[in-house]
Amino acid sequence: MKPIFGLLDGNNFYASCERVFNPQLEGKPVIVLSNGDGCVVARSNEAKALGIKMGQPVFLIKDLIKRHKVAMFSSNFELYGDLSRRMIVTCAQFTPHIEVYSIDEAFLDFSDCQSRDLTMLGQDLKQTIRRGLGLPVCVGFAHTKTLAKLANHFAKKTPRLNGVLDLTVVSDLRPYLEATPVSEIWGVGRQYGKMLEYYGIRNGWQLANSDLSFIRKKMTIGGVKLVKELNGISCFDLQDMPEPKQTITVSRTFANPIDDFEEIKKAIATFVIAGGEKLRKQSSAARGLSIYIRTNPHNSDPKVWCGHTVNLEEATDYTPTLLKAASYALEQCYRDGFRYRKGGILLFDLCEKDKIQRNLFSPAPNPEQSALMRAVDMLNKRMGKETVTYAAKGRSNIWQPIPTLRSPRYTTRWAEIPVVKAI
DNA sequence: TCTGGGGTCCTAGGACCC
DNA sequence: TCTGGGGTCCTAGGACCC
Repeated sequence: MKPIFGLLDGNNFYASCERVFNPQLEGKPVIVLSNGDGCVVARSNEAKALGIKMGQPVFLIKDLIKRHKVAMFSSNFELYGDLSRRMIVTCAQFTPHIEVYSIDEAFLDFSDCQSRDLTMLGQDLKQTIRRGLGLPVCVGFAHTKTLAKLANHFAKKTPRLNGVLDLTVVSDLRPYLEATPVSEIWGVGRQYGKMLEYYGIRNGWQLANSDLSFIRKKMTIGGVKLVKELNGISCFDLQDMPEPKQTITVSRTFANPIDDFEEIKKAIATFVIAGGEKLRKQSSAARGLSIYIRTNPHNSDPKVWCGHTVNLEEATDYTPTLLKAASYALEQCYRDGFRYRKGGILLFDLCEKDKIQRNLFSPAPNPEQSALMRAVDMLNKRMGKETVTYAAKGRSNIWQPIPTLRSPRYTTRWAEIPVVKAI
């Protein structure tokens, strides 16, 4: 019995989230910007039709935006994250086996539905999400994840399919594969795409029928699995239970270049605090911490990158210890006299919190530290972000961009809940 | 003037061990 | 003086994904 994978994908997810509470935007071009409003990270179909590209710097398309009255939003991750969570909850009505692949995508296991009409099932799922959340989605079904991706791709771009395509009932996949440029296959990026084209492999069908030893040599084992998946042999399983992350990073571009050590220190502290929260959320502890800062690589400023890594004696999830290490690291690598534009931290060498390898000479673990972290995390969860925080991050943060174009966080803040007015 | 953020996997090569 | 084979661990770098 072959497995059956469904891939559910939100259409233009961030842009669609903006429309949920702002229906006047239906049919109009909408774009969502990156942190700091620097570049475009999501586009409605109308915006795509205007030629606005993913990742395009906003300043390059200012005229276009003005001329076509493109609705423009700062990113509102609280809203998108919450709607994404609700989308997954809705999927759970259809199958308990869900792999949350990204904020707008999930793989669903329907192997138990061998004899069901999957097209109808997909339509039901799609309409349930549309009715319940106001979000448009597409669903693709196939016997492998890679083909489910492909099915979703066609479901999205072929109006006749009405958002759902079941490839498990298609006996000849050739037309679908042949119509797909090789670099649009999941797992083939720009570099591999160029290489394959050089060798005459231009579409999915040619890739599916290419020589495995050649693929092994050029694209390593991952490429071999990819080709098998295109031939209907499943190599990538559904990952129900997400593994804890092996590294945690937090980084940001600053609103303006900063040449002040104290301000940079506050920014780094803010990243460490956020990283510590992520760490504890997955019940991990970190043995390694790196920090870095860099200047703007896009302008004529001198290209400077400074970083430093600290290996802690013992893995920890205690934010004050991480803050101390980060502060030390920054002092080690900071170079005076440059305008830094971005900074970040990396937590690595993670282990499970309750399996920390202890040092013979280290003092006994302090239960008060764990209790303190638990209390802080709980307060911030229940009473709102930063109800309790650390002095190290400072009170004013000149590095933090102000999201002037952000829509209200309708579903996660009482003060921003939508108001219905009687006329 | 103005260009995002956060991850994963795989391999090659060097150091080191027996 | 010359000569072998097998293994592990670590890191850097390159590819990919959203």
